[in-house]
Amino acid sequence: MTNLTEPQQQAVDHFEGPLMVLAGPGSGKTRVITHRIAKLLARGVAPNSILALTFTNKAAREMAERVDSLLNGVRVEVSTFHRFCARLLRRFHDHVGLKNNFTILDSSDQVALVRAIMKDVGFDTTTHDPRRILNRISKARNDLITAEDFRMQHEERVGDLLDAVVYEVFPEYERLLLHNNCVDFDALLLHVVDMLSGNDELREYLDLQFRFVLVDEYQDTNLAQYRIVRALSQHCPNLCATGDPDQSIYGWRGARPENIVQFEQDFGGTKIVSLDQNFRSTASIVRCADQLISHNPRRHRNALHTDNEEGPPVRMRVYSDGEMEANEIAAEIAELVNSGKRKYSDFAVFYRVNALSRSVETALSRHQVPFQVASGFSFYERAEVRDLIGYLRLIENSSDDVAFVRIVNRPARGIGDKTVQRLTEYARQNGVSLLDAAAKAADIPSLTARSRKPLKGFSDLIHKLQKKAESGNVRKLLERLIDEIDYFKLWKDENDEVDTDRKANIYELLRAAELYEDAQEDAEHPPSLQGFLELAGLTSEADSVDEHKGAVTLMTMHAAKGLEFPVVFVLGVESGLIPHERAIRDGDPASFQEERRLLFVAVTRAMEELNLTQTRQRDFRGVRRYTIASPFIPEMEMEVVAEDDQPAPQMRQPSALDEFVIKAKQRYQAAQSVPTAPKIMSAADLEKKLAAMKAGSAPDDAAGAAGDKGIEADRLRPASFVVESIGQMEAPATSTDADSLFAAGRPVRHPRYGRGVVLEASEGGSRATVTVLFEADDREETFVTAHCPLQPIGAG
DNA sequence: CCGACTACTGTTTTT
DNA sequence: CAGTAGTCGG
Repeated sequence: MTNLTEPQQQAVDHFEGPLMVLAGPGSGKTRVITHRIAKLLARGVAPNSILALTFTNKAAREMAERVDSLLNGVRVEVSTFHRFCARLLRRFHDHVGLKNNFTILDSSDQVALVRAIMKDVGFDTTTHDPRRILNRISKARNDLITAEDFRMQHEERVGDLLDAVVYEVFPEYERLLLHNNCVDFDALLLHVVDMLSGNDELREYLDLQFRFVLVDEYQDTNLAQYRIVRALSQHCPNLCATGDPDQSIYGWRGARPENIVQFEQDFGGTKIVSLDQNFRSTASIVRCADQLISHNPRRHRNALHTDNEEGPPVRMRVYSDGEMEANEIAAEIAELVNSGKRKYSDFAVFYRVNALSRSVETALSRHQVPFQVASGFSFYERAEVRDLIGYLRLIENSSDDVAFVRIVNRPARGIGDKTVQRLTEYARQNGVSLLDAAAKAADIPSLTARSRKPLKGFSDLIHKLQKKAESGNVRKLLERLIDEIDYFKLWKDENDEVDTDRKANIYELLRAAELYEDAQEDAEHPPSLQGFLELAGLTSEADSVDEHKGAVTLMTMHAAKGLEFPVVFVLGVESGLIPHERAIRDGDPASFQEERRLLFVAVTRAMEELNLTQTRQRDFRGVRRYTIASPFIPEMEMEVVAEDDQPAPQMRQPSALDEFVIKAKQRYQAAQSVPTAPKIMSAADLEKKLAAMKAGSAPDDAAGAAGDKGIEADRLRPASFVVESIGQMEAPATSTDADSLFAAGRPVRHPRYGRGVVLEASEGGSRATVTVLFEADDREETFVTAHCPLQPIGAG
């Protein structure tokens, strides 16, 4: 395609004033953006007054490259939101109370910090998962709810048990971040929002500097990002947003697709261009995708269409289990490549959850097929890498107590928990950082005699390395560091796979430092420790995916957005996976629809061939369970093939499911309006309540369990309602419950599967698992074994 | 204070 | 199943 279509051309030609490009999948969006930038430049707009914002580094890089190839040598600022904010904060740090050398916390540091605060305030970190606390905090912050806002809101009505913890932890978390001269991902954005809203002079300065702002994947912006973009487009409202509400898949992390509507309201006279012609996929794939997404209620989008050829039909294949599924896929890829029909890089395998990648990896290795995994676990998150990064962070930012705690005893140098505790106490009383406190170890009476020397030694080491760091040569600094702490010695076993692996990672880190320095050579900023840390903190594994690497690509459906491959496999199209169990359980139709969009995104990555797969049984957390086909399957026109010798399964009719969603919605809304008590529980009350619940039933199943147990339901917001679930039953949790309520042979009822009989009930710790035989309504001759929330019926 | 062992719990998705 | 928080003996 060399010529632009009419609507594409319109978007490119639009000059000043707000522009919204609604771009369906494969409609040439990136091309429009890059051409538009080129056109702006041709019109005499200075390159440095253009700012393009993306969500991922990969998208940023790609866009920059394409602009560069269109007009070689021209540098336009293309950056991710987070990186852009980091850079602004370096320049204007004093507006928000940071120092210029602030460091970026990674996600496990965030958890560590929350955990530390919880312990400090007196919450038990085993009854409340710090990650969930952090999640809530993050959610609130995404909506620009400050710690004070949160507290005020919760003076007025009771949240659930977690909120009571958040209530205490949230303010402290923010305070400590600032105190440590640290930011987390959210804070990066929030500080910029504060900065721009609190200082109109600065806002206007930046507004005028970035006269033309482009935002990609606009449907994924959260409130903070929206505010930033808007603040930069007041005086010069030349904002161009591209997005697709049908590809909004980040609601869970605060994305607001409604920002699209908001945009039109906030900016008068917005020009709207809609791109609906798909240039990527065959007609059968486009049709399939359109059928799927048309099941979502939509407001202002046209149907997708294409002039491409029909292509082979979309296929759904059914395998007996996950192993077979992975093996057959691997075998097919191997065969198509060996016969010369395809190359490895033509293929991509998508899945809903990272856990599913393993079976495919194993199978591909067995068939000697090269592959790359865009895993959720980033290189920079491996323990050994994070240790070294922790050192670097402390070297750069002496106040980074989180980093200090992480590395002070790694490798072990005789500084245990107790010592760190005493040190923290001292540091707090004297208002100094842990590193400063360590330097003064000799003068701290509470310390034991034998902990003083290693502490002093540690602080001396850091100071020494800080001097070394001034040169800006990160690789040399790293080498010196590794040498000083004799880091390789920790993993010296040549025969141990883990050890060699870790060593390799360390070498890779050294290599990354080298690459960074090379890349910085001709950039405007010289290489620095700060720059390297920023790179490490804001880079994810998905960024390293290279479509032309000559390998099959494995990734989650989320990570797949924005990419395209000739042949796509989508694994595990099963109820509970896609839609994910949690999306079903929370009963909110919005979550269910987001799952549908997610599948839509996955499906529209395929250019020529699309294969969906499903199994009859799948192993999950060590348990083999029967599956149920995804309710999305009957929504699409495709060929269903059973690859084992069983008959193809019958698909559930969507109408029945829709009814379920409607009912769920009603129940969900009913749950929202449950009256709540006026006061938040105190920490002491909370612990009491918890103890009571531990003895009676599990805390999170507030509605059903609490009601049954006579716990005042009005003090707890019912957390979950089950539409259908094939997950494990997580409540009631004591052996008494499991034994008496779910004794073998006991008749039970499930909201969807109807009557069944208990096969066995087992409990371990706070978990009870009940296995029930149901006569499933949609598979007449098969029995489905399900673990699910149940209501005992009849007498015991 | 350290390391080895046990018990328990559960990531859906990510900048 | 697998990763880890927590416990216990040295």
